[in-house]
Amino acid sequence: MSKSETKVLHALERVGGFASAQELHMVLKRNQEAIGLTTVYRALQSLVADKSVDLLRREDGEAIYRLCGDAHHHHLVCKNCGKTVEIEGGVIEKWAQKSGEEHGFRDIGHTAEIFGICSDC
Amino acid sequence: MSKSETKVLHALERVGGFASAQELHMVLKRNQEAIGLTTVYRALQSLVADKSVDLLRREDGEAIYRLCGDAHHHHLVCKNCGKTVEIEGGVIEKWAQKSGEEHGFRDIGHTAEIFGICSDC
DNA sequence: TTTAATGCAAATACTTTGCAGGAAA
DNA sequence: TTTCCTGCAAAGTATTTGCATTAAA
Repeated sequence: MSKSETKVLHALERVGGFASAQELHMVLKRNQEAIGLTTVYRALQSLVADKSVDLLRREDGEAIYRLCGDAHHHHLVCKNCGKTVEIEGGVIEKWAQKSGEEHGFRDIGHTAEIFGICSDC
Repeated sequence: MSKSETKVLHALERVGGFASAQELHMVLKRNQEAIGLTTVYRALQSLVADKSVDLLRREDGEAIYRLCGDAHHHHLVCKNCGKTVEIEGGVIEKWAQKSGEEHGFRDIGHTAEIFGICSDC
């Protein structure tokens, strides 16, 4: 893990929730940990590839990131405030596997996300 | 409803699913229905405001639109050749609705996609 | 020395806005 | 006329890439 990836992870811990690349860059700048915006983007790309962070989208399409455990799960996201709940998705795993097999696919993966307006909004 | 909004709605019907503003613009161009890209964007903005079309996001953040109330389906996509099969997703609808309600969400929607390697690859 | 990491500036892609000409009321 | 609609070109924003420099191994 490169030095910049560590810095970005640390920044993500500090904000403790969602943050865009631009926001993380600002956080790092404010804390003497100045690194280039390009490097923040590249660090985030690796971290997503490593499945160390989750990549989601804000309503306006901007990418937002956050720390993520290894367990595969799905998200229920509030379209308004971004509040996120991790969801158990056993049904989905089975559905994806079964649908893929029925059509002769192998090496089957899937994505699924639920969105709506949470009770506070 | 303006003339361009009608054209865009018509194009959405023709593609029968999701389409980005850029794709809709191309579809319209190919069919002599040439209208400017700006106008497509503006028509889509009104249609979303009117709740005539849904606005979602692709994984890369590009905005995609679909007719509201369109019976929607999911896709099974081959990672290698791009072959796509439309999948019945009744299970998912229920799962999404139920999971959302359990956490007090309303106005619930979802996205789901399956990918893998098809039998020809 | 050889490789990988960094960051600036430029490029890219999607989307919005300014503005002027044209259509409709 | 007055207002709305259209679309080109320019601006805006998030993200990626080219490339030369620097740090690390």
